[in-house]
Order: sequence, then C-alpha cells, then structure tokens
Amino acid sequence: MSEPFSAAEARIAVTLPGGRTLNFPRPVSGSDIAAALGKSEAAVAISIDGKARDLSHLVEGDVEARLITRDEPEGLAILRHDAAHVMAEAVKELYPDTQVAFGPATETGFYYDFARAEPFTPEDLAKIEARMHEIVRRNEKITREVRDRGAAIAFFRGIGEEMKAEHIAEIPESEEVSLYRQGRFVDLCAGPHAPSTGALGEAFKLMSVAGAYWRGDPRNAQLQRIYGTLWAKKEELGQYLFRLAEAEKRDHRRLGRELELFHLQEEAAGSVFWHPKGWRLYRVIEGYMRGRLEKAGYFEVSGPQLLDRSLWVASGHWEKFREHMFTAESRDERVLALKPMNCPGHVLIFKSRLRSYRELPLRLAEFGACHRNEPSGALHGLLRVRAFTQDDAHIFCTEEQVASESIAFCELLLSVYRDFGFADVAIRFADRPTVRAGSDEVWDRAESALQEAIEATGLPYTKNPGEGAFYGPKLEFVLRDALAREWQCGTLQLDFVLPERLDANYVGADGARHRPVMLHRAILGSLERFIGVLIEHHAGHFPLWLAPVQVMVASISEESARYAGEVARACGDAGLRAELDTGSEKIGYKIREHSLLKVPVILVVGRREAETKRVMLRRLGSNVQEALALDEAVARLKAEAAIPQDA
RNA sequence: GCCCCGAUAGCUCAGCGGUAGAGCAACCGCUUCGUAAGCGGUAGGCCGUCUGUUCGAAUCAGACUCGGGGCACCA
Repeated sequence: MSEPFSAAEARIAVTLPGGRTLNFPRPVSGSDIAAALGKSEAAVAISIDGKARDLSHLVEGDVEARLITRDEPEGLAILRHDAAHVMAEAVKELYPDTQVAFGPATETGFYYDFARAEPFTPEDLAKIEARMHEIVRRNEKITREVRDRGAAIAFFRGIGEEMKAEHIAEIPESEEVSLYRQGRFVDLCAGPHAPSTGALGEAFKLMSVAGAYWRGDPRNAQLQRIYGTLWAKKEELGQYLFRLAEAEKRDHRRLGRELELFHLQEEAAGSVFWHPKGWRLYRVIEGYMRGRLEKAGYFEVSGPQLLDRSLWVASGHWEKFREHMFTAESRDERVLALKPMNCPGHVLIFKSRLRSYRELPLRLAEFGACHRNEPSGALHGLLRVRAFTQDDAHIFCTEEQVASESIAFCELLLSVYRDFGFADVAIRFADRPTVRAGSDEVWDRAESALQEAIEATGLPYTKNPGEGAFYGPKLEFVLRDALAREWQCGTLQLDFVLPERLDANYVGADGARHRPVMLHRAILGSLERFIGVLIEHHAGHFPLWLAPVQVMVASISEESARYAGEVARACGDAGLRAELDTGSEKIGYKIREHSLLKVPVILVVGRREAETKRVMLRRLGSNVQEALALDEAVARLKAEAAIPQDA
C-alpha cells in the first residue's frame, strides 16, 4: 500500500501488528489509521500501545496500533457495550423518569440496569427495541469528554442520575472520569465506543427483564435489568436464537418428563421423584462410581441422616451454615439437623476408635444423601435441589500425603469424566471466603498446601478468589458440555479446621497424637445435578452403557411376535436392558415411537429374521440397518454396553 | 429470599365477564402391515389454592403455593 501522506511536516510512526510501520503527520486519529488501511467500515475502535481507544483518539507520538474490528470478539464486545448505551438512550427517551445504573456487555449481548417505579412489560421491551432501531438509523455521533470529577458529579446530580454520581465517587483518583454523549443521552463510561450509533447494525434483540440489586447487594434497592443480545451479523443473531431453541429442546426438565426419568412437584419442592427409567440410570451411575472408588482404595460407609445439634455446633456448621439446614425435634425436645454435608459423620467414624498412622490415608466414601434448605428462588430442576446425594468421600491423611492424594484424585476424576463423555474440564482454585472458620494462619497453610498439590498435578487452573468452603480452600472442577456451558461438579477441598474442631487424631510413628488433614472430595458432586448435566450433554441420547432401555425389540407383525420374544429374552439373559414391542402398530410407527424415547438400539424382527434367526439392528439417529445373526448381535451389544471400569 | 412473568385435559396450547375447546397422548375397536405418525370411536378438566368485586368469574382484583427468566446464594 502506498503511503497516504507525503508532507514533510512532523511525522509519527505507527507500527501495526506484524511489524509493518505507517507514517502519518502528527496528530493522527484512529479513524485516519483505519482509513489508511481501508477498514473504515469494519473498525469500531483501536488499540494504542495495548490500550483500547475510540477511533477519534488522537495519536501524538510513535505508537504500536491495532485496529479492533466488528468481526473479532473484542470489537463485538464494544458493539454490545454500545448497544447497552443505545438501549439506555431509548429508555430515557420513552420513560424520562427512569434512572440509569450500570450497563455492560455480556458473553452474548448486553444489559442495562434501570431504576423506575413502573415495571417494564414485554410490550415496553418491544417499544424500546423499536426505538433502538430508530437511534441506530439516526446514526448519532458518539463522543467522549473528560471531566473533572467534581463537575461530573454535579452534572449527574443535576440531571437526576444519583447512581451515576455515586459511582463516580468510587472511581480511583488515578483514573480519569470520562463521559460519553450520543444525541441527548450522556453516560458515565470508561469506553471505548464505536464512533456512532449506526455501527450497531440490526442484529440485536431484547430478551428479558429481570430484577438485579444495585451493586449486587440485596440490601440495596432492586433495579430492573433488561437483557439483550447482539451479533455482528443478522445470520449470527439467527444462529444464536436457534441455539437457544436447541438448548430448550435438550432441557433436562423437558427430557426428564418425555423420557419418563423423573418428575418434580410442589409437595416436595426441590426433591426428585425418580421414575423407573430415571432410577435405573441413577443406579447404573452409582454402581459405576462404587466400582471406581473401590478400585481406588476407598471404603464405603453410611452415616446417619439426623444428627444432634451439638455436633453441628462443634463442627461450626451451626454458626456458618445454619440457614441452609433443616432441623427436626425428637420427643425429648432435642434439636436434630438433617445433614447438609457428610463430613462430620465421617469424622465420627474416624474417631470411633484410636487410629494409627499406618491406616492413613484413610478414604471414607459415602453416597451421602444431604438436605440443604436452599432459597426457593435458587431451585432449578435437577441442577439445584434441596435433597441430593453426593458421591462424597473424606480422605484422612498427613500433610505430607496431601499432594499424592490430590494427584491420584485428579487422575480418577478426569478418567471418570472421560467415561461419561466429558473431555473438557477446567480447574479453579477457590481461596478463603469472607465467612469462614479457622484462623488466618491455618488458612495460609491450607491454601499453600492445596496450591502445591494442584501444581504437583501439572494441570492448568485459574483462580476463583473468595469462593472457598467455610472450612477450607478448594479446587472446583468445571466441566463443559456439548453446548459449551459450564457446570461445576467435582471438588477437592483441603481442611485443617474440622479435624481440629471435632478433635480427630491418630497415633504417629513417634507414639504421639497428631492431627490428620481432611480432604473433602466429590467427582460427580451431586448425582441429581450430574444426571441433569448428563441429560443435557447427551440430549437424552445416552451412550449404551447408561441408557435406561438399551434395546427395543420390535416385531413387524403378529407372525414374528413369538420370535421377537425370544430375541428380547436372549438380550435380557446377556444382561442387556431390553424391552419388547409386539403391538399391532406398523413398524414405522414403532420406530418413531422408540426413537423419540431415545432408545439407542432397535432390533427389528419380521418373518425373514425369524426364519433365519437373525435381527435387523438399527441405531438411534441413523436409518441404516444391519442384518446380524442373533448371537452375534447380542454379543456385540453386550460388549458395547459394558460398564467402563478403568480407563 | 428479592424483581418481573406464568399456572386451563397426561403433554403443547386456544378461550380472557354469561358458566370449557383443539392437536397429540390414553382407552376401545378395526387393521397384521418391512424401517420416524394406518383408520374409526370413547373417555378425560372444581380452568393452581383461598378471599374479594359482580346478578354471574377460567376470565377482574388481592393474598398464597408452585413454576419460568434473572439477582443474591450455591453441589
């Protein structure tokens, strides 16, 4: 490309990604640079020496610059942020008595929080969206102004935007206070923004209204949050809406009903009614886990559901976890709590007799049924319930054993996830929360021990500050499903506090009493939640070893019904979960019916198969049939349906 | 728990002041059929619960329960 300017006055060098350098007269704006590169249309902002700026930003000296365009994630985020402003402008035009609070971009769009006495209705959303399109068509210039903070506060007070004024007071002195103006709307904002509202395009849509607390604090006023989605192109918006519709189709609550797995009803809000097929699935998973744990050196135990208040006081739960606990009273008026966690029970088993260091690490596992009194608004299908069963275990060990136990646990966990079809697992390190038990010294020790342990596994992880359990720091294992959604399931928590509080100890090689360390760990987390995730991940189409009904034998007409029975029996004898359909419907109807119920294998048998002792094997999702000898089909399916026992 | 929205047959939904409708499913017949919906018929609802307004409420109002989307909380 030829150089756009040739004058000999003061010039600056702009270095682009890849090392190419352009010379411009000083000063040069981001727009000039974009124009020089022929990218005026696509550019929404510019990165100058690593900092995102408006295109109107003037460059005064030699810099490194990179255009931010609408087709890359960073540019899209800026457009989404622009959309939040445009929405706020539309709302202020339509409902001038509204105060604006906070409006960022999100992963799929944007939102803005508003304070207004009247609730926004769905009809209001339609009006706001229409007005947004109008503002985009007006193509208002978006300009940035830096203000002295006193003046800025006075300005927002003057226009009745108290929350904005309050927000300015919190901006660190080191940062400048900038205002963005478009049409008659002025917002406090760090930027950057696209040069004009026309940049938004048309690929956006307002989605919903929700309540949200001012600064996320429930003690503050509740605002109305309007969510929207925005994409670079209309097709991408369409794809996003299509993905939402697809996600709804695999919603575990819908599939739970359609596949007859479970149901929920108000008489037991937050607890699951497992139906025969769902319970079958549950038990297969439980049995699989039991096998894995036994091989990994765990001992399964089972503790009481109701334990006396005094234990919970001693463990610290009564103080830190009281509001989540269900309580009951005995005849003699003792207060008992339905266990929300299994750990105190396991400590009591550990303490039931004198323990030797030779027994460590002692791994006590339990499919522990727990109850937590979750706030009603938190309940959500199987994913958030009040009664659930954890694949829980507590490892009592010495501090020296923490690293090796952690490594072994991580290996076990990843192998289990692989068996269930989850390959993508993220690890987060969650450190001390505000509400916690134990001294800072103990937390220092626990955090560094857990940190060493995770480093020792060699697995990548990120930090999740302040999210630890009240008794110790934890690793959270987050799996990503087929729709790239994240679910926290597994956990590994290091606890110096509970053994201390419940006075657990063992006799060491030196003959003295020592305090064991406790590792709390779960792989699936709660079986309920994990099954919910599993249903959505597989869209109800489970791998053969998990499918509640593995094989459906369907006869073509009455003359093959008898042989169909034989086939079903042969499958059952081989340990397959097989069912028989000899009804009078046509075969097409049967196939449709069992396909909708997501049975992975349908064996079709008619006169030809009966005569030759064969079956016609048909897999869910395919319309290819394979003719096989009965024996061979059964042997193959049996092998395929085997429960994975070790990777 | 908080904000908004919702609750009508097993499911999906229509009806929105004059006392309940469709499709699918269910059940009963007929059909015996070769790979994702054969045909006909029957039955099925205290319109989430309670209170109020009204001559009259599925329909309007209020409260409650549960559900949904969020917030906060969290496995």
